[in-house]
Order: sequence, then C-alpha cells, then structure tokens
Amino acid sequence: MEIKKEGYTQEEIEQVCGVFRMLAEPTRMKIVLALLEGDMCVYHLTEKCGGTQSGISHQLRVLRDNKIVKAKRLGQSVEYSIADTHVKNMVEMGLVHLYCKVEE
Amino acid sequence: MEIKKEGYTQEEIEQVCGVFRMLAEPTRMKIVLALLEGDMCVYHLTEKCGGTQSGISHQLRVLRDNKIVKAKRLGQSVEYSIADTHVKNMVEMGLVHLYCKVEE
DNA sequence: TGAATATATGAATATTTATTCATAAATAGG
DNA sequence: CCTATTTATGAATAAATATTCATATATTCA
Repeated sequence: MEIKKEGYTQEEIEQVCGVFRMLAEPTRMKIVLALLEGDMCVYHLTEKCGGTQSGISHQLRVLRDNKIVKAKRLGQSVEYSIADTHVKNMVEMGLVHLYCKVEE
Repeated sequence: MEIKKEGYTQEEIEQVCGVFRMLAEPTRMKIVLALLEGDMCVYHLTEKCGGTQSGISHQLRVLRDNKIVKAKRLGQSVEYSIADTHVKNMVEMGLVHLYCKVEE
C-alpha cells in the first residue's frame, strides 16, 4: 500500500496523533501490554496493571472508543482483547526505539 | 534483538510512553512529518506547519529533549533533522494503522 | 557598533486529560 | 427476589501540557 509523504489534512494529522496518544499514557500502555499477552477481563486487568477498577475501566473505554481494544461479555465479566493487528507492531516499534538506540 | 513480552518496570513503561507522546500532538507530528521530507530550519518549519514561531520553537525543544530531532546552527538559522531512524518507522506504522484498516 | 533577521525562553493562561469517589447497571447463584 | 460480584459511568478534582505574549539571545551585514 501507498503512504503519501506529505499533504496531510489537519484531520488526518489529528487521526494519526490519536493513535499515538492511545499509547502515550502509562495506564493504557500497561493495559495494551497485558492484552498483547492474551485476552483478559477487567478484574484481572486491574490486578495486573494496578490502580483502581474505575480507572482501568475509564481507560478501557478510551481504548475502545479509539478501536484499540474490543470487549466481549462473558457472564459476569467482560473480556477485552486487542482490536487491531497494527497495535502490536506499533508497541514493538516503540520498544525497539527504547532499547535499540541508534548507532550513528 | 529480543523484546521481552512482560515484566516491564514502571520506568520502562513511562519511557515507551514518552516516545509515543512525542508523536501524539498535532504540532509535533507536523514538524516530524516535515522533517522526514528533509532537514529544515525553524523559519521554514513555521511556514510549513503553521502557528507561531514561538510555538514551533517550544515544540522543537520538547522534541530535542526527547531525542526525536537534533539541531545544527547554520549561520543565523538553525537546521533541524530527525535524530532517530526509528521515528520514520513509527510514523509510517501510525499511518498504516490509519489507512489500512484491519481486514478481519 | 547598530540594525535586521532568526531562534529561544520564561511566565501566564488556557486546555486537555487522568484519577478518584460514589453509585448505577448487568449478571449469576442461592 | 435478594445478594454478591463485576463492570461502567458521571461529576469533581487534580495534574499535565500546549499556546501565547513579551522579550532575550545569537548571528549577519552595512
């Protein structure tokens, strides 16, 4: 596929930024990292990520609205999973940036 | 290289988020997109990205502090360039996420 | 040296966004 | 139906961050 090099509209710019903003917050990043290991319900996400259940739930809402994760009710609990295959690549790219510092 | 799948420290999490935060703001994204096309001085960046010179300069400072861009004085002007090869990959990944919606 | 141009910066303000608290809604099981 | 458990949400607050304005700094050139 073709990615144009310039001439992005303000709206396109804001949409790309939106994706990055999702991964720019520690709580959300923890959630995403947890879900990349496997689907998980809110209860376990809260345990794993720390913080309050309400806080996790609010961020899950943000991630859901931005199509980063998706939800599926299973009885009492709601199981969350990564909604977009690109998310994994993006996170990995971020980790590479962090660990594999440029050699120049 | 190896990217571990879990067990990130709070500090590591915050560092990865930091990278994403740099690309999560429209003004900074415009600057980065402009610089991916080629090195440019503040004056031209301001023309190209819009906004005030001061605003652009402030964001350039942020990008510099976070090792996303680097500066080089050339006479009166200061030429900026992308500091890290991963930046291009990350931006492209963001654009892919935007345009190439998941087929599942 | 003085004026013009380009860039940087500090402080104030405005805006956005995360977090917390209290509580509502949904479901399961007795 | 009542209770316990899990999740979601609204409102308030707190915290982080972008933007603007005024001004300082650096460089060139006459």
